[in-house]
Parts: sequence; structure tokens; C-alpha cells
Amino acid sequence: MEHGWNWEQGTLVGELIQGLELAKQLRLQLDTSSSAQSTHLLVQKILSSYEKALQILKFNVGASATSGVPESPLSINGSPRSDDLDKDNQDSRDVSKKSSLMLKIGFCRKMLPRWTDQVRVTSESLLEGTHDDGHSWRKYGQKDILGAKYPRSYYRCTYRHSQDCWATKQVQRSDEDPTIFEVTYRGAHTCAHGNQMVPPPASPNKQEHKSTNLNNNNQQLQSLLSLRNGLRVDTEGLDNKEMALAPSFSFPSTPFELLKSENHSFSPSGVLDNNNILSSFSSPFMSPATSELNYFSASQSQTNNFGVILDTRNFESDLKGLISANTSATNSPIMDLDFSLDQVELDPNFQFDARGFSPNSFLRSK
DNA sequence: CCTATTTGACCCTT
DNA sequence: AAGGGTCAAATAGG
Repeated sequence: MEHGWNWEQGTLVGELIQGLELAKQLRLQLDTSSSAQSTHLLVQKILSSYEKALQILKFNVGASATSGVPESPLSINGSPRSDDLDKDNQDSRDVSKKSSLMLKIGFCRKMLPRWTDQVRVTSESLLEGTHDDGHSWRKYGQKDILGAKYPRSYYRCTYRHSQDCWATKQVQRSDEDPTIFEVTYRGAHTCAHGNQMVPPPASPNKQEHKSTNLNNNNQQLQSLLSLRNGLRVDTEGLDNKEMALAPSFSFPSTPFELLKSENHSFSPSGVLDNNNILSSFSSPFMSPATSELNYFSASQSQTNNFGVILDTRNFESDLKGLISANTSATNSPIMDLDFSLDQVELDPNFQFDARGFSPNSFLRSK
């Protein structure tokens, strides 16, 4: 199972694209002789973008493991679904085991890219009822959030176990504007959805028709063009947290939310694929199922810089988490951690061998 | 019967 | 300790 892209490559591409876009803005500003201050700001952003990209490149140079066949940390290993098998072995939960298990999973989750979309539900989409992002999600929780009017819903990829796909998302209805849903994606899909890599599960279910295979370079390019032309996306909070709440882009969503009013079970778009960032862009844009949608309708009035929706705010801290978890970084598919950190904590109990790593293996050991 | 959702409990992080 | 995220038993729906 090979994937053309992994996380850092995606981030790299994002940074480069962002730099490109910012440079264009700068050119525009120079043409229109804007204020020196805003020009300076743009230059700053461009520099930062390219610095990040270079950093990522630097990590990769040392990472021999990633140069060949980049593999997601959540690699698809074709393991059969197994969550049900283990239940019988463990009626009473071994708490300490579970704790360490969750700790480990937590580390893994920290590595996952995170980004936030804002989804506006329009009356049109209410009628159409067509919105989905080409991925099927399964709700696994709902929580009342302090200070928020509406509960937050938690979804994971339907194929978590069958395809080792660890993408999750959270959906939070906006307090101010109930037609807006903040969707925070975490981790990218490694499942066949949106990619054609993996054949459907043995017993194809009703979701299988959702996406067609759009995964080729041409379409990836087109996706990027679409992005360039129509998309407004925040590079989320390089500095301030408020930016996370700034509208990045909006597009119609499914009506289910409003109809059900309480439970968020729709599937907005904007999925970023861990292993193939471009294909993931193509998915929301080009899925026939969602073709009616003019995504990124730029209905928000903010002037946002184009960028990739990875949450760079968490980049550093996540990296640190990763480092403390990973004592043998050389083989990490995520990143080669050959730079110095202030502190590197070692977890003696956690040998993280990314090569053979599969989240399911943790589950199986429950 | 199988799969998805609901929901209270549990655990982790802050 | 509080709040947030996830689990998993119970339940619903096809």
C-alpha cells in the first residue's frame, strides 16, 4: 500500500503553496503601492512559510525511512477487523493497561494533523441534502461543552478498524451563528474513501457509492487551481488563538443538522489526506456527489491568506509530544527528529517502532 | 442480524 | 478538580 504523501509532505506542500500565494499578494500590493506596514507583514509571512517548509525538508533529508516509500504512521496493513475479537478476552478491563494504551494512542493522535473548517448550512443545502465529504463517519460521542450552547459531536472514520483509518472530526455548532458549524478534523483518511487504493470491504455497505476515484495528478493540479482561485483558508493561528475562530471558508452543508437540531451527523468537506494531500483536496472539490456545492464561496468577508488547513498552532507542541514518545526517531515516518530540544522525555515503557506500528495492534492488545 | 447512534462512565489533560 | 475526548453497553433502525 503505497501513498504518495504523508503528513510532513503535506505540510511542506502547504507551506510552499502558502508562500506562493503570499508572494502573489505581495506583488499585488506592490503594484497598488499599499502601505509599507502591510507589505512588511506579507514579507514576514512569506519568510515564515518558507522557513517552515525548509525545516520540514531538513527533517526529511535525514529521514531515510521516509524518502523511499513514505508510510503513514497509521499505516494500512490490511489487518482484519479485530475489535470484536478482543472483547471476549477481556471482560473486566485492565485499567492500567488501558491507561497506558490510551496514552500511547494519545501520542499517536498528537501526531495527527489538525485543522478546522467552518461550514455554513444554507437553505439550499437544506433542500438538497447532498453534502458529504466523500468519507463516511461514525459518531462515537457527544459532549456538552462549557460555555457553548450546542453540544460537540465526535466522529471517527467508519473504517477505523477495517482499514486502520484514524481520521476523526469534531463538529461544533457555532453559538453566534447557528448556521455555521465548526468542524475540526484530526488525522487524515488513510482509508479507501477518496483514494482508490483500498478495495471496498468484503461486505460493501451503503456508503461505498459515495466517492469516485479522482486520484490522479491532473485532478490534483486542478484541485490546487481550484484552491488558488476560489478558496479562502486560514493558516490557522500562527500567533494568536483568535485566528482559529476566524472563518476560513464556508460552503453549504447537509440539512440533517438543522432537521435533527441536536445531533450533528453530517459530513462536511475539506478532508485532508495524510498520505495524499492533493487527492484529499480533490475529494471535496470534485466529488460528483457534491458538485452542486460551490465550496469556499468566500462568503466570509475576512481577507484571509491562502494556506493549507493544517493547524500549525499545534505543530510545535505536537512535535514535542511526538519526541517524548518516540525514542527511536530515526525510523519515524512522521519526521526525522534530529534537531535539539530543550528536553526529551523518555518513556521506558513505550517502544515506538513506527515501521510496524498499527493503532489496531494497540487495540488488539487490550 | 448487523450496523449506527445514544449516552453515561471513564480517563486524560490542563 | 474541571473540562474535554473516548469507550462501550444499550438502544434504535434497516
